Amino acid sequence: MEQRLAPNTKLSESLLCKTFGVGRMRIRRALLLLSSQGLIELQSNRGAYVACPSKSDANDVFAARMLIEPPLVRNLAQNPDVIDLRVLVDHIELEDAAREQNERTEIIRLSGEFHTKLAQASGNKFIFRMMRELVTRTSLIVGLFGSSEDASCPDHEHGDILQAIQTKQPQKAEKLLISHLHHIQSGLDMKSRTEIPEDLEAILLT
Amino acid sequence: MEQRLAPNTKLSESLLCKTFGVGRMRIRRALLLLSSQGLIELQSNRGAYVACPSKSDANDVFAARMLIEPPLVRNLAQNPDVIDLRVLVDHIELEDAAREQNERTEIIRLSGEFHTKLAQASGNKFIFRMMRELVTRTSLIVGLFGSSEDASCPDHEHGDILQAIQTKQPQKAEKLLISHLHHIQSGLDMKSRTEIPEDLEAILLT
DNA sequence: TTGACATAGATTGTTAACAATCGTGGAATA
DNA sequence: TATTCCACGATTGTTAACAATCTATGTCAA
Repeated sequence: MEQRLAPNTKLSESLLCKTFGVGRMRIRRALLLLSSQGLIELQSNRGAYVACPSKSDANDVFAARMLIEPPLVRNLAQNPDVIDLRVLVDHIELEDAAREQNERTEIIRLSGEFHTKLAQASGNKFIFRMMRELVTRTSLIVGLFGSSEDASCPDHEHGDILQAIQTKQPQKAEKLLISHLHHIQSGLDMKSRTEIPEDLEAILLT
Repeated sequence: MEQRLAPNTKLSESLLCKTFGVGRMRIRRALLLLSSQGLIELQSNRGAYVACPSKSDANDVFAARMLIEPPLVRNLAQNPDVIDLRVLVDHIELEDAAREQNERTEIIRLSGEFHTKLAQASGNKFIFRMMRELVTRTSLIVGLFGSSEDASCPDHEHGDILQAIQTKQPQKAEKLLISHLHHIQSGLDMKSRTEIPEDLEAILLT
């Protein structure tokens, strides 16, 4: 979620056991769950590797988000009274604070979390779950194909969307979100630069 | 998926081991995955139970489907050339055949599978996965709240939707699908009749 | 020098025994 | 008779040893 682990990084059981001070069973459970969410890939007798989405995967993820998020945001803006906007307002503040202090991983995490919280605000458990999966996948994709600059830092766009929701402007909110997603997607260059996995243990312990 | 296991049925590890002739590890892996999909619930130190969706869950599932499926079908109908309609056509035939021979579990399974295949036809891996989860959940819900009659047997509605797609009528297809979902949902009476779990082992082996 | 092969080490997959927890039934008491 | 407590059995959770598989290194031959 924070793009600290590069795709194709091997996650060996023994290392994870040592790092987290946990038995192998726990690790294997966790790996199985992560693989069921598509964040890692379990290769038989070879181990677990951080998922490396293809270009086709990337397109599919954005297509799926384009299908779900616009009507979702529209619905939110249609009756913003019943939902808890406070969480979202607070979140925007957190994002701003992280941006000011230039905390890269924090910015990335919060940037994705905004969309998750948007889905959570709908009050629909399943939409929330779906969104969470799509957002984490998006994070992987941006880490892989993203232009290293501010691709994941859409500045004030999140705030604008929230404002449109608060002021009951469904169409504007939907439009803003669509262009926001397009922004993110067009920021990708689709040249799968296979970055070399790094030290690891230190990364995990951060 | 075939509604052969009633909600709240306990799935004990030892029984599953004996029934399928498999070690406990495999069973536990399977149970963990099923729980991650929300089909069963893992209670700590108590075991696995077939999920028992609440009314709120039921509403959420249908709301999520209402959000996703209409635009999905619309997209399919907009350019039905690029997709493989043959699979869907064959499927309708299977449904008809099962209905003729009155094979209850088969009808239920195929009835859900139609929607899954609709999502598969989109070619989008993630939409397919989301749809599959929603459909299986719907199956549980219909089994719980469904009027025991033909709630899950919408007769020719699937065929109509497919035809609208084939003849490039996006709006009609979308409209048909919406009313189809409403049909299913309105067929529920929302009185959580907690049916008593049955013999089990025999059911599993079928 | 390169290629194939074999062996050794490391890693994952599986099994079985052990520990911990929970539900049930019975006994004792009010 | 009803209720509480204790103990037993059953079931789940965990651990550790074992088996199977893969990767890598080194040797031998062409």
